[in-house]
Amino acid sequence: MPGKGKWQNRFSGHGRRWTMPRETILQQLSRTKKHQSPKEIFSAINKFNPGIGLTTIYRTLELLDKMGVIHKLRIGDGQVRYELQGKEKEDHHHHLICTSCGKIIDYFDFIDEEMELIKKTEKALTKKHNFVINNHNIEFYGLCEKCR
Amino acid sequence: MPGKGKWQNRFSGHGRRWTMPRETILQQLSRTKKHQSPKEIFSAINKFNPGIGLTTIYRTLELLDKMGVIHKLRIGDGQVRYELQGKEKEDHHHHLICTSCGKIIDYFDFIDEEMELIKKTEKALTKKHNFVINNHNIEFYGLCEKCR
DNA sequence: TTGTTATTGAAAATGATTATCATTGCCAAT
DNA sequence: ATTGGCAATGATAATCATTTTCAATAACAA
Repeated sequence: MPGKGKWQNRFSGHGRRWTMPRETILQQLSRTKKHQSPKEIFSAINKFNPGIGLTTIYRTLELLDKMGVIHKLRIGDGQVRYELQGKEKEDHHHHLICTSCGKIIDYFDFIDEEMELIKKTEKALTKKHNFVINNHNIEFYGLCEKCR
Repeated sequence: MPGKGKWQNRFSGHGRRWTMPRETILQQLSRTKKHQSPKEIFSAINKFNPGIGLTTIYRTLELLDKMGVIHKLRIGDGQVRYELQGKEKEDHHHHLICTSCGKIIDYFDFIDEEMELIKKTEKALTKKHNFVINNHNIEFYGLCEKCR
């Protein structure tokens, strides 16, 4: 059964609760592939559900990030942004960011080769520095067509 | 002649001026390999040179970043941080960040292999999306020994 | 030496994120 | 089905990094 229950089970049995605001926020995150900021998510939700506060958005996003459901992006435009963390290998991607206008492009190229390098690096770093590595992030910065 | 004139020439002839605050800020950046925030730089300088304002620190760091002299880091601890941009290949590194305590480890491993992948990716992205790529960034997130 | 104008610093403004706290409502145990 | 404990919520205020403003200063070319 897809749809409603898709996320619900990840909230049960850990002292966490499945609530309407959380469902609404996850719905909004699913609605687009764009990288949404807390304020943007708030505005979108607020139009049809004015009961949900900005504070809750912040808290929920932080929680979802910790749970690994979403991914936090710090692109440096003054706001944190989030995107759903895909489960499939095909969802794995990184970002190409225009330092002038802030435009973000998701790219999916070279993921296989990347994974190889990443795995090797992770392994070495884990051993060398006694870290548990949970995530990685690759970004390219430059100027887009328009800002060139 | 190394030392004082090391940076000065990068400021002449572009409508830019070589000033005491700028020299002092560059000295402070050179003093350590750590990733310093504007406030930290301000505090350090303020002890022996109380004349330089925090605003100037911000402005100068932004300028130096644009000039490519320093590199801006957004590790997500609430402050932007900067490190000197090394010229040598041996200076090229990335970061391993503890999501709990904010500790940052510079790592220099697998740079050759990384460069190969990066170059290939850059080339493809440049062509595909019509970008001019100036920089890239790789980060690993995890938990350090103490925060595990 | 001087005029132009980039740079500076103090203070105020901005804007994102976080803390507080009284209230609400989820849900496991009954 | 009810209920008690406590996670979650939302409004507000507080915090804190960064930016803007603007008058004063100083670098540097002529």
